[in-house]
Amino acid sequence: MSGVKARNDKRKQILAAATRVFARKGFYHSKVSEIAAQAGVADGTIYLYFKNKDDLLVQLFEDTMDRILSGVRTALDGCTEIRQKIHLFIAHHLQLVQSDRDLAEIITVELRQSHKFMKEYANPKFGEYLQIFANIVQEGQDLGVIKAEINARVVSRALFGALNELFLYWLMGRGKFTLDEAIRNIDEILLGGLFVEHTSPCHR
Amino acid sequence: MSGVKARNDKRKQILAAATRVFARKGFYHSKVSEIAAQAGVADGTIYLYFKNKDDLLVQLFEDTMDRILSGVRTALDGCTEIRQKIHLFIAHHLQLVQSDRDLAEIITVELRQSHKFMKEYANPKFGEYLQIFANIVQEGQDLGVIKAEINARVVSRALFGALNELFLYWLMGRGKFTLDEAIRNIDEILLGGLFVEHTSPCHR
Amino acid sequence: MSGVKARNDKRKQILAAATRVFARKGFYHSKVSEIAAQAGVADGTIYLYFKNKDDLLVQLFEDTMDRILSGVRTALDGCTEIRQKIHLFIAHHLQLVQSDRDLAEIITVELRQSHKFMKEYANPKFGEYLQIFANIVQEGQDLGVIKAEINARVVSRALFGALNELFLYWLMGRGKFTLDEAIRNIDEILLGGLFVEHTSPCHR
Amino acid sequence: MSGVKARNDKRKQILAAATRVFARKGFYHSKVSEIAAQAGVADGTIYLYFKNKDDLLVQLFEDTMDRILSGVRTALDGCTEIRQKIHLFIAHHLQLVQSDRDLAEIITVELRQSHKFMKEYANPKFGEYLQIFANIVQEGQDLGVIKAEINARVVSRALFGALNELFLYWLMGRGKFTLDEAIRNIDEILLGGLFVEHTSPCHR
DNA sequence: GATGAATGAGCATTCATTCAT
DNA sequence: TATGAATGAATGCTCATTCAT
Repeated sequence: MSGVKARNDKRKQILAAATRVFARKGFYHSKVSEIAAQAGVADGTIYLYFKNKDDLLVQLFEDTMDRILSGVRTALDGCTEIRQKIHLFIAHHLQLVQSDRDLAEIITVELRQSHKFMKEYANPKFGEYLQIFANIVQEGQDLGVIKAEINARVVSRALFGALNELFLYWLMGRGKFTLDEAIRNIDEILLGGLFVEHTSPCHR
Repeated sequence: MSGVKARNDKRKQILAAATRVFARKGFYHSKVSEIAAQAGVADGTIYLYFKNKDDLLVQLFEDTMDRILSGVRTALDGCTEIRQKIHLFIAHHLQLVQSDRDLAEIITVELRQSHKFMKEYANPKFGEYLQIFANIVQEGQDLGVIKAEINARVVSRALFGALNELFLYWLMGRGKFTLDEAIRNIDEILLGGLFVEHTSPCHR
Repeated sequence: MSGVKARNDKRKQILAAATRVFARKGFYHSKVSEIAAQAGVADGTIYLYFKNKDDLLVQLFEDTMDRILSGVRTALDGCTEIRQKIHLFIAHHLQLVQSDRDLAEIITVELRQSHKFMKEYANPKFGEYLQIFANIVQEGQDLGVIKAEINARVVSRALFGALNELFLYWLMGRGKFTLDEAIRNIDEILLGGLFVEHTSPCHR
Repeated sequence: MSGVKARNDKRKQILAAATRVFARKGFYHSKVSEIAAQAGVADGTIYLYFKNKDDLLVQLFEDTMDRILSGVRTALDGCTEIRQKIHLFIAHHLQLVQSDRDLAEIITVELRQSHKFMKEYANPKFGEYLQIFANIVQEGQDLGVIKAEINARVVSRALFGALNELFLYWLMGRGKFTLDEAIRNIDEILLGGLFVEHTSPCHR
């Protein structure tokens, strides 16, 4: 048992080191030897736990998605109101990236680097994550609360892109706004659109 | 005159080749010699027009932004209605990326790769592009058409992220939707939010 | 222990290969890959022991100077007579360059190539070597054996230049003389000048 | 006629530029394009006057040697006394290198760089230069003024090496002596050796 | 399992030289 | 003659990966 635990510890150590290094230097400018040094292991040791440098990024991503998935499920647990669910999903996402910047930067920026990931890597866990939001939307549509003409998958993608970009902007310190303000804005738009008045039947 | 023209032609040739190669292989997996071969010039010739490989990406981006900026300005020219302006901006963006996939992929994916670009490269033209949308929102707020509590910069960033992500999704062929459908969805949400009913005074 | 020894062995192997290659082709025409091949190691291995190609030359020089310094000190050890010391210094120098032509050629010719060496590299060990001769001259002056109007540093530089040039001439096979003959000539001149008669008081 | 003159002017311009650049950067770090720029001509123009970069150094050297040879011959012209001739030769050499440092640096340092020069280039004019000194020594021997056991060629080589090294030392600013002091020291030694007393017959 | 010395494929960049104008 | 844009061969160095210990 302790062997398995020790193995897991070392794997975590390496992933933690990789997170730090990838976030600071970017995937292509990170050296395996630097990750090894940061993790306090020999270069060769990394290859006992990971197939190669790419695998380090894949596993980093999958581990993270696991945590994110269980986190968002817990957050949504017990919530029944659709509007509330949507708010929680958004808030959870931004709190998440805020709580671990290194990790967030990798998910947001570095992951797009390797063609392995964007073109060859199917990325089922990311799909699962988006599906959670899509399911909320679908549920809302089934309940008649959300407009039927909305495509749930399109909206979840769009939402993810919006949140991601906002985080990136905030991360670079160029966006002069808080993530709380970002949440409020996104909530507001999803709730009632951009405009003050709308051509709803009640107006006539 | 022909010297200047020839010079410009060769520069364009190289940028076109770089676009193709970067889009297919990704920046870090693209070899300068392959770009040179594609452009029909010698390796060394590239360095007569560009400082280095990175510069190729920067100039590619700047050239493209110039075209995008003038394109969107032309598209918006003569349009006065705020809702219409917003629609045009969105439609223009998606038509643009649709019309040149290689270019779009670079702008969307590859540009985020180099730390040079994301961390050190200030990227004023991209800011200008977003500012166009932010200005429309601001104008709408001044006219009282758009909600005052919306932060124009946050919304323009979020919109860009949403459009970008949708394009990426569509590009990978995994999104089973057309870009037209994407436009409709985004329009719809911005116009009236996600929900069928809203807590507008008229309903009670 | 064996690790340290192995490390030292490999370093020596590489330096020996570098000596051979530099001597035959000259520093600027020597390829790192050729040195690696001669040393029976991979190209990259060289960079585990040396910072870069220049460093190879610097360390080659410093290692050699260490050996030369201890050699000449040993040779002079126990010798008290000034004339004898001077003779030993000269003889030692020429025997040295004669015993390892490759090394001698590098010290003599190649070292002057890189501006790093001539302009930026302070070269303290070479100074130490010359100082040994300067000290002998100084000692002779203190004892009243050597002319007081002689500048010890000027003479040691001049002597070094003379010996060096003679070696070079001999090396190229154009000088039709032996190094022994060279020693005799230099000795003779230092001892009593070029001329048969001198304006010494005893002549009148 | 003017064509020939113009041609000669441009050739001189280029050689002057090469002198400056070679002296400052060293032969291998000098770029043909920089020499062209300094000379105010196009890169290609250099190849109308010189076979290649090496040829630039060869011709630079040969032109210089021509001037040096006629200079030293003029200096010695009319002088009959052997001791005086030797003094003049030495003084002329050091005045020469002092008067044009760039040129002197090339002759002294850069010329040794290219294996072309040291190993393949016979360098007859340099031999001629040394021969002038050797002839003086020979003449002295024939007159019975200079020791018969001296090898004239060895001595002239040695003298050249000594003067060269002194100049180099002085050039680098590390030798805290004037070239005049250097001349006095060399003169003194050649005249009467290093030592105060010698085992000349008169002493017993 | 762990190490880290050794490997060697891979590649951006330089620059002497050419040649069409 | 003169130009200078174009060439493309040449090479130092990096770093992911391996494997003997």
